[in-house]
Amino acid sequence: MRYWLMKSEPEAFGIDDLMNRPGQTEAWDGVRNYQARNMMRDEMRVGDSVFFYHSNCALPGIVGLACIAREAYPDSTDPASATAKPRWVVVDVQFVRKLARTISLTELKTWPELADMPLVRRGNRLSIMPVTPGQWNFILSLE
DNA sequence: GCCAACGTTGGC
DNA sequence: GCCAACGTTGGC
Repeated sequence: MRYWLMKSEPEAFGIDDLMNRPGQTEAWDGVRNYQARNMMRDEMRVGDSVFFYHSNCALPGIVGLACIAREAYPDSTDPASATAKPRWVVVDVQFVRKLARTISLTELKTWPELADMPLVRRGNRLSIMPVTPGQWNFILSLE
């Protein structure tokens, strides 16, 4: 059982959108970064826990919890998805709950305990990243 | 809207 | 296979 952080722009698809989906589940499509894809394809397993992060918005930060509901399969938004060699994959992500408050990026950056997270490192653009159990528990304790 | 960071593309 | 140009991400 692993822990992840997944970024999404709330204007495109936010935590409320996930909550309101049928089954509260949605395919996480559109990932076009190999590192992120490889994590989805090779490491994500059903039941893994996910921090849902809002990016590129007024208050970037962690807004909720989700889990992996289905392991990697071809991304239907990829033109090659129906061919023998799909390049991009999705996983299904299921809503768990919203946090009581947004734990903002600004706040996350203040904690030495989280200094190793790619999220708080300058220039990092990974949209999916692993979270250690220690980081996961520490962040939840901030709620 | 600006712009730094960085991944990708394509000419050579 | 190098690397400059270009496009995208995402905080501010």
